[in-house]
Amino acid sequence: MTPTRRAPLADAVICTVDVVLLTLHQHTLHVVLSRREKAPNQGALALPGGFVHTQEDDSAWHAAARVLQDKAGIDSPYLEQLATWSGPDRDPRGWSVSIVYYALIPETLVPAHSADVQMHPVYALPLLPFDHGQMVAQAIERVRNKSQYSSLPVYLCGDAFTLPHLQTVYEAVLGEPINKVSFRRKMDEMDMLEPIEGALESGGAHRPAQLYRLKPEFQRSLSVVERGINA
Amino acid sequence: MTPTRRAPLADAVICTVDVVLLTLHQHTLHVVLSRREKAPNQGALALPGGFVHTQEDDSAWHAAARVLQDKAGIDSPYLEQLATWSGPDRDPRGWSVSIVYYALIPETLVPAHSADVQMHPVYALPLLPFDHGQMVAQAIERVRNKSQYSSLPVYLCGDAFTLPHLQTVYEAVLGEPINKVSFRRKMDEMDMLEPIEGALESGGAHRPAQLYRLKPEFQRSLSVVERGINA
DNA sequence: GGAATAGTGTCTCTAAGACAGTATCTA
DNA sequence: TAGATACTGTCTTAGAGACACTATTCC
Repeated sequence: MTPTRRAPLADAVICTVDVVLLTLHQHTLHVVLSRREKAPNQGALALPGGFVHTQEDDSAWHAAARVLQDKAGIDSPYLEQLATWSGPDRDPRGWSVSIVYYALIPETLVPAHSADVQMHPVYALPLLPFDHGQMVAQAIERVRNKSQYSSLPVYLCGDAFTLPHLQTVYEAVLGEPINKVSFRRKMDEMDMLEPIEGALESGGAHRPAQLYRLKPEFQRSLSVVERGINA
Repeated sequence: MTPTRRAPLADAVICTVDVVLLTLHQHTLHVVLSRREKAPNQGALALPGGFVHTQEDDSAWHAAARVLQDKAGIDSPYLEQLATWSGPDRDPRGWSVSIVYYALIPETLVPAHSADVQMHPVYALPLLPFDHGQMVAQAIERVRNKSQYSSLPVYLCGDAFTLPHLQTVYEAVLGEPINKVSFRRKMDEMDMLEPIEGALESGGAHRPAQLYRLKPEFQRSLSVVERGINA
């Protein structure tokens, strides 16, 4: 063998995280985009993301939580890994890896619309840089799948909500109407809600609805049922 | 601000792939482990894995396929990303990322038992280095979930198999017996199998079973049903 | 009281599970 | 023919959907 300089331990790889931050606005799923401060694609709307900081981040999850805090001022109660994108061409700076997370938050927590942070409906997105379009599509798919058999959509609601409202949230996520009786049977089976004693949501010329909240044990974990909500 | 040397584009991160290679042996899920050739944990049995090679790999998926070929001589028809593990402490060499894939192959394709490549039952594994134990556990969970409503387990069978055999494969993966009539109804609904004309599996003192094969369009993609196999 | 939505009781219908029957092989 | 397993027909049962009824509010 020809003597060569010892190769480095590993090839240099650019390691970033991106976050698909989802919320519900006007009965439609929206994704929160932020304007890129640096090249490449400086000035473009994109998923909030950034480099992993090896000095401060304990994991990619922590990096994603930090990015969410820095770019949108949000401390999301639900932040789950989606998948990892990688390859030599996705970022012009070189062979790169992006570990992608997704988060769900109620509309009330979304920062006010500005030039730098905007909410866009997921089915009418501007053209996104890198492979961010794929990431959003896969996040939607994951959320729709999980919503079929879990309490995931409650993260799109605030602290107190009514069953009719929660049903519209599920319907918006799943994209189809749900039978009212079946829906209530499922919520009962999930056993994750408790009525807020004496709290009703009035406001219309009709019977007011009972307000519910998540049982404490489900604040940051999902309730799951074996057979999904058959929508 | 004090003048400092310009930080590099990104902090150095070690980027590897690992593969959870699963197969069925004696009606039990087994994972194929290979002996580590290099430090750290040199000589230990671990998931086959290695660095991403930025010069030759087009993506982490390609790196995983290459690792599978190099360490076990296998070209798996199904190789899917599981998740990514990361952090400063999981590898003593520094802040590291491992993009983990899982693959399913029939027992006939597993390399012969040797000192360097071994098959171990997933519920009685040796202590694995790094966070490989977590990776295997999560792969099992993923496979069991997907098997409830898809054709995933057929990747554990060879090219031709009988329905009774396929049912035992599903039962081994799911860990519970399945109703025979329901199972056949589901296989029919999945519409992924075709009988091999005139090919029967004889061998016992009883009626021989029809041999089936995957329809070509499902050779490398899954068939999925809405409502799972209710085991 | 009328209109509107919340919440519930109950029937129908679909699909999963149980069970028993027929089919086809070896010894 | 006996015994074993493959395959199928059909009844039972669990659970999702449809529908209608009652409840409670504002006007």
